[in-house]
Amino acid sequence: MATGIAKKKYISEGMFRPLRKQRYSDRIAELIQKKILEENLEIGTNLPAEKEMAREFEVSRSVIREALRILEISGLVDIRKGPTGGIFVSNVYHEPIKRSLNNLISSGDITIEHLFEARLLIEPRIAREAARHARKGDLNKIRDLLADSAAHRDDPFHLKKNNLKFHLMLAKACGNPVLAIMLESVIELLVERIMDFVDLSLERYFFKIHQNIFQVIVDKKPDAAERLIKADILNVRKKISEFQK
Amino acid sequence: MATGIAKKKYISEGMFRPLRKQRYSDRIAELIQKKILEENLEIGTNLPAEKEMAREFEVSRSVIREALRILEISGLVDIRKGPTGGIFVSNVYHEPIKRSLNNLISSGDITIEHLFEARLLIEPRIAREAARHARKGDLNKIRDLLADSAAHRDDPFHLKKNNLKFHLMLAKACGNPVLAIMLESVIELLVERIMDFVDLSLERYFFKIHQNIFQVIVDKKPDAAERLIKADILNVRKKISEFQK
DNA sequence: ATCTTTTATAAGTCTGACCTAATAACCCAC
DNA sequence: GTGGGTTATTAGGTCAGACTTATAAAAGAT
Repeated sequence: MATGIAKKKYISEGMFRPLRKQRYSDRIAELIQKKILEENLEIGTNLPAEKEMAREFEVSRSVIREALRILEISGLVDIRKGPTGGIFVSNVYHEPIKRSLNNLISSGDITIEHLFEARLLIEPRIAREAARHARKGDLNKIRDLLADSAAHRDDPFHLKKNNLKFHLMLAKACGNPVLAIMLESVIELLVERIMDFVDLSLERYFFKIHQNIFQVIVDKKPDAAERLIKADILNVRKKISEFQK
Repeated sequence: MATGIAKKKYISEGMFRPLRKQRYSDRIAELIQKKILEENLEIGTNLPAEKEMAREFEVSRSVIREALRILEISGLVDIRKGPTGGIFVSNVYHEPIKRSLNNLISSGDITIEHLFEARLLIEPRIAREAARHARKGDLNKIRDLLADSAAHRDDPFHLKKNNLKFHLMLAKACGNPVLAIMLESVIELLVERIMDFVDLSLERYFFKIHQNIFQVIVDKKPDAAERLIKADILNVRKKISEFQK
């Protein structure tokens, strides 16, 4: 705040980047990331091994390894040991978000209720958008999923897993990856936190509802889709709170 | 899918965690993270140095360093060199989210428009909630910010920075950190992407609007807050698209 | 054919040395 | 005293190379 004689103070604090000397590991992580993203490398593509990267970049293996920790935690690569092992392109963009939200839970800053609130805001909109302009391919995938659920209507675990998948696939079908990634994170967190019990009849009930929701989406009825999803979520929330009593 | 004689197939794929042998670096990162989050260590707290951690955990420095890369990229610690340097508790939970979304942009999967859409969904709700139950402390901070803007109404950079801050502080005031963290990520990304020009009169105009928004929030008028914020965002979007022509 | 053992591979870990940036303290000139 | 230029110290950053461990596939035994 002490600026002395300030006549044309066009430069104020925070207008420039830190520009601190970056570590090799940071810069190399960035380079590899660029390679993956800008060349749109397919998931599963095998990148050079640690040793080779070290040779190519002309740095020590430690630097490469630190860079790999960064990329791994960012959900960009997947690393496996042994023969057939190596460094593979991944990309689970929602993992870091999940982790961040999880941290907030650990530190007691957010509650399950906050997650539900977020979900109640985002998911109805997603259902609406899906009903408006979901692509054929996405719809077919959901159709297959529901068919699979029908075929496994006696396996509570399978049904439960598919019911979760339904919401995730709906998110992907909405056309806005930003909303999709956010919703995925929230839903997966909710599931991890509260879904450690299984009830066949309940899962069958949800499955039934999902069929209805799918139908109105296929029929391009945004309002109905929004309403049904909202009811579905509220329903889950109610069931949870009952269960936790 | 080959299950052989399946009678009571209660266990289906994906019901158990991978349980792969974790690296030391992963486990240590987790331990440090737990320490930070569960003990609610204050931001800025100085953790033991690399060498000391290596001694305490009885692993090599490389392991500690890899763990630190993980924590750093997760926004949990901040590392500085030199004397007065060391490892400090941070926590910028929205950084990883920003990075993830940024990755999606790099890979061409999302556009600025997707970000605006997300913002248009989340921020009006945030304004509404802020109007309903923002705490005195948060409101006072915003009031101070606006006062600061008024005091620097001739400095376009300062004004611009404060106008951004207004939205971020509003997010914090809404009472739901999940929505706050998501909105912060989206807004900061938008700003980085599109706000590389400065126009004093425009910033003054936004400042004026922010004053109005703040007023209706103080007056606890959720509907008005929601409406005004929405208009503000649409306004920004329009200005942007005009500028890019 | 099926099970077990070997073996090759690539990541994981360790050691201990040395390099470098950032700061504080010191010193000297003015 | 004030300013500016050493110098020392501190703690992270990098390196090299040896060694360990997990894993899958190939070779061998039943």
